[in-house]
Amino acid sequence: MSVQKSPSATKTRDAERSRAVILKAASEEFSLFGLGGARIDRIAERSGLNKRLIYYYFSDKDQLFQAVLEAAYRKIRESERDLNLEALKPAAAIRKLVEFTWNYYLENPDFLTILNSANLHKGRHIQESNHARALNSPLIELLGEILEKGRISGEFRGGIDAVQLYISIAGLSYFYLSNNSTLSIIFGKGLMNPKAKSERLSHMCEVILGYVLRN
Amino acid sequence: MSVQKSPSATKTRDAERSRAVILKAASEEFSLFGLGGARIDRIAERSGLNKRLIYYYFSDKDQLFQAVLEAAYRKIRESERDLNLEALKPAAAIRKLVEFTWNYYLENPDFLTILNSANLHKGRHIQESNHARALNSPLIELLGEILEKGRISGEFRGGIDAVQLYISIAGLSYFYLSNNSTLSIIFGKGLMNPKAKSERLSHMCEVILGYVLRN
DNA sequence: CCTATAGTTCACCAGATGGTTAATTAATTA
DNA sequence: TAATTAATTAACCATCTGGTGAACTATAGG
Repeated sequence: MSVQKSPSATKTRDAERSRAVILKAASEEFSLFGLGGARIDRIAERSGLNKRLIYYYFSDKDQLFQAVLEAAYRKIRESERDLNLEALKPAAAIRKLVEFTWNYYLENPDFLTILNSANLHKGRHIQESNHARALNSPLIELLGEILEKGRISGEFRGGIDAVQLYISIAGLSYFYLSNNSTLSIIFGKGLMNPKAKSERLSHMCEVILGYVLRN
Repeated sequence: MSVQKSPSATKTRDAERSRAVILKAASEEFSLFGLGGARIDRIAERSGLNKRLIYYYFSDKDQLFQAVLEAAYRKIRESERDLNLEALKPAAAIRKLVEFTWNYYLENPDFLTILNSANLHKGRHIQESNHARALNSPLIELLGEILEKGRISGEFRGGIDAVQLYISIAGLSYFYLSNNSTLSIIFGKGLMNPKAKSERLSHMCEVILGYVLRN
């Protein structure tokens, strides 16, 4: 029977740890340079592990990217699951979803750039990932229920499509953050300072709630 | 004195034509593979011109990308200029802006991917382009005037920031189209068929007008 | 303690890649 | 028409890149 080592005893070899370290380094590299601009040698350096290990665990660059993408999806889906919107009143739930989306993107900028790369490649990495494809956002059903509850109570207007609304909520944050560099330059002002960020969040809440609420 | 040739007389050599052909080929290539994934040799093939010419006219890959970006901005700004929103009533003007944005992105998918690449590189190509930086959207001032007109007439709510609204209008279309591949897969339905597209446009108009209109 | 194997390292490679040198030819000007 | 200049081409190159073969070693199980 295998003896459980004390958690602090650091092994010199550990497959899971190496996989995770590579995945993290790859995520940074892909996020920084895109799929085409990312360099395997740099991922190796970044991780402090031998390049050969990357191929040992992930076969090739595309499958490595796919693994990074899967991990990114898994992570956001987990965060979404912890949201507990069902406990809130409809309007509060929608507001919380807007805030969550904004904060998640803000705290995980890599997610945005990696998703951009995935889309540049026509989503073929998700398409080929049985795992990621199954990671259909459970939020959509929940959002549908929230919209229905709000409609019945008379707070919300009727006929709102959950997918459309979800995409709109995501899009309002996504575009602002993903295109922040060019927008800041074109508009000649820093869109990432604290004041600008808080104004953006207020604005988005007003837009989404202004739309959803019957009044 | 130089004699003006008849326009139909195709010269074997023509600097401006070559520049334009290269720019177009480069735009396609960058749009398809991103800055890092784009290949100079492929741009040469695509254009049917010798690779050396690319360096002759554009010095290096980054400056070529910069030129592509400048051209893309110039083009959308020209289209915006032709919009003539000032002639319309406030609500109609806002709706037209939403529709224009949607249609422009739809008809110029390269614009989205090139802008994504520009942002991946922290906007340094725009930053370094005196030309593109000066291409500040004239739409912002106009949008501000429209909002003010609507507020005075009582149609619109007050306190709407033109930049925020512009970013929101752009974001709603941009995210849907730029991330269309992954969204279509995740939601398990074609987001680009005619019905889906028309539903998206309706939804966006409802969101924006629902927010802007006092009611 | 020995053995099998999973994990790791090192040295290497063929082809691709951005970029250049220098010659060549079409168009323009005098 | 000759000379000058601008546009174009072909061949080339150093370096980089994704990927691999094979040797080596820490660890777990017997």
